[in-house]
Amino acid sequence: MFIVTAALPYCNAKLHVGHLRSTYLPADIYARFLKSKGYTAFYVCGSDCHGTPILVRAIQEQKKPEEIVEYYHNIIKQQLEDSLIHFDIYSKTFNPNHYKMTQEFYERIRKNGYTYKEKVQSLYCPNCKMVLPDRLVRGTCPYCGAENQYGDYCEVCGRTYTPLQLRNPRCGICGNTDLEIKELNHVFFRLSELLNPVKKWLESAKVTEGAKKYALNWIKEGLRDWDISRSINWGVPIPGEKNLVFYVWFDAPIGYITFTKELFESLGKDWRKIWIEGEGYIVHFIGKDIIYHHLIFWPGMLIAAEFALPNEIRVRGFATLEGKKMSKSRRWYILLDEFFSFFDPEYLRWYWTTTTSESLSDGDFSFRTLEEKVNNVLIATIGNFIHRILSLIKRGNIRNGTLIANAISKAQAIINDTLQLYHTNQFDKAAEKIITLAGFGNELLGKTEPWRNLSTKTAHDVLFTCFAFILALNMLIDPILPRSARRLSEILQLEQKPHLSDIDKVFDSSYIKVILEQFVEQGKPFILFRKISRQRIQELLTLLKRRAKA
RNA sequence: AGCGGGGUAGCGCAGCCAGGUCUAGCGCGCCGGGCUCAUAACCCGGAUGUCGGUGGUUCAAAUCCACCCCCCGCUACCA
Repeated sequence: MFIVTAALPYCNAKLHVGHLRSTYLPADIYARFLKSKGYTAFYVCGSDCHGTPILVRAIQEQKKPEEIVEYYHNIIKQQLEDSLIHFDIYSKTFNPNHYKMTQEFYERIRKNGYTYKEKVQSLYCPNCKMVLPDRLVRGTCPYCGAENQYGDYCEVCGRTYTPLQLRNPRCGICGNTDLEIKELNHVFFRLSELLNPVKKWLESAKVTEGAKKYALNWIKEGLRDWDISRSINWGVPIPGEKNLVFYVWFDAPIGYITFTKELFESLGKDWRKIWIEGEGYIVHFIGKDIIYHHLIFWPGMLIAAEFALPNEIRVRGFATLEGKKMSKSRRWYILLDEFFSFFDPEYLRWYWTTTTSESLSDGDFSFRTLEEKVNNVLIATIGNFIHRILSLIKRGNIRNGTLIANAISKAQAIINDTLQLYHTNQFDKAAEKIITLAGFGNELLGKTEPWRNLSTKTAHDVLFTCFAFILALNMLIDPILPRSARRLSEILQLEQKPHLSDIDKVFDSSYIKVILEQFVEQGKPFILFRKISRQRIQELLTLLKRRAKA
């Protein structure tokens, strides 16, 4: 049984096109592939609702954090749905089930002796009545003297320090310079003691190549204990501690467990089988920004709590937009809903699938390439192949034929490769193979030219064989283009979308014949994909550039 | 500064870990021809590269080693 997760979206902003690339899309493709292959698989996700950024935003907008979370949770959920991301559950961490799960998880690691308390000095802003997290203190770097730096890290010289070392500290929210020092109890997680088991797991785990090196290198110098508490009034309360909540990075990944539990309870299944007894196969999809959390902290937490460890962690890089880094402050980005108001979500899915490999490298989103990938590859090769075959079949009233043996064996090889590539998370290469299959069909047509005389045996055999290719394509494109796959099966008059578990039937003549006859009787060729117009691209691009300049 | 990733035709990439099958492939674009069933789509053919630089190992290097240059990213309380 597979549990596929995608990193939890942080609930204080809308998602942009890049979010799909690194995380939600690959996980979706993988989950859809597994299900289509006949495996039991669940795609689990939800909003990450805690942490200081949400609290700060609430303060700035004079709202409650609950309101911010509610607002963005609904938006993000909708955005992902519109991206044709199909979760088996999309929940959120601001949720009694999650509070309970996090606290129970904590109890387990506490009982196992992996926590301790220690006093920590922090800056307090009397004006905001708030203990300030490091990132909410601004001041002068104690080393290089650069002004307006964070409380923990200088962007100019790259050195780290504590907020108490910072010169002329001021509150990052209200600017107050009259800060007090408070000594407070914090809860620490003995991560340092977990160095060896974490390392051992990491070395053997199935993790994206670069990410593993990255994490192993990072722990080479050992691990420090981890402060898992914060003195703010937004988050999961720590049992037995007054005025302390869990640091968001402690509670967020536990969301994977909470959400599995919520889903499983609705299905009458036991979540413990997966997360405690280790009978499932857990795959996390994440962006490269949270490698440490998922490859080090999270396994450490799981080991300390005696929970099951993930089996695979798949990491992908970020997206740039027309060659430039996306940035909120520079207003250079495209939100998912903005893209969808211009173009079909499947075009974005196709774009990222064909341009993204499983690696830490970033990828660019460019409209020129989008046009190319959609118009000249997806449509010209696959869409056009399907359309011309169906048109010829309809016109020639082709109802049967014989499969061309050597063409079939070649197609079978391509299909096997595609399945293998899906399985190993190489979706870009899987898409390439799918293109190859359609290309091979086109080649066959070019050589045999069945349109010259549709009543010949060759014409019948070629079209019969190509029709089998279309059935295969219908199954193969489904994980990437689920909506088009559905539409294609409707065109073919199939009662339901075919599954990859039935892929062998595709080359069974009697099976093909039934579907072919059905199609010739009742179906008609239909344009599956519409081309992207250059004018629409221009319009959206103009919009983005105008916003960036404003 | 340290660490990670990367530098291969106009653009995007594969190959490198297990050196020869690479007189370096693929997609898009480009040029020429064909076809007309098809969404001006499709088929066939072609051109374009000192594989970041220098040196080394080897019978043989895009692939291994050393040094250097350039780009991107990260560096535990920002998710």
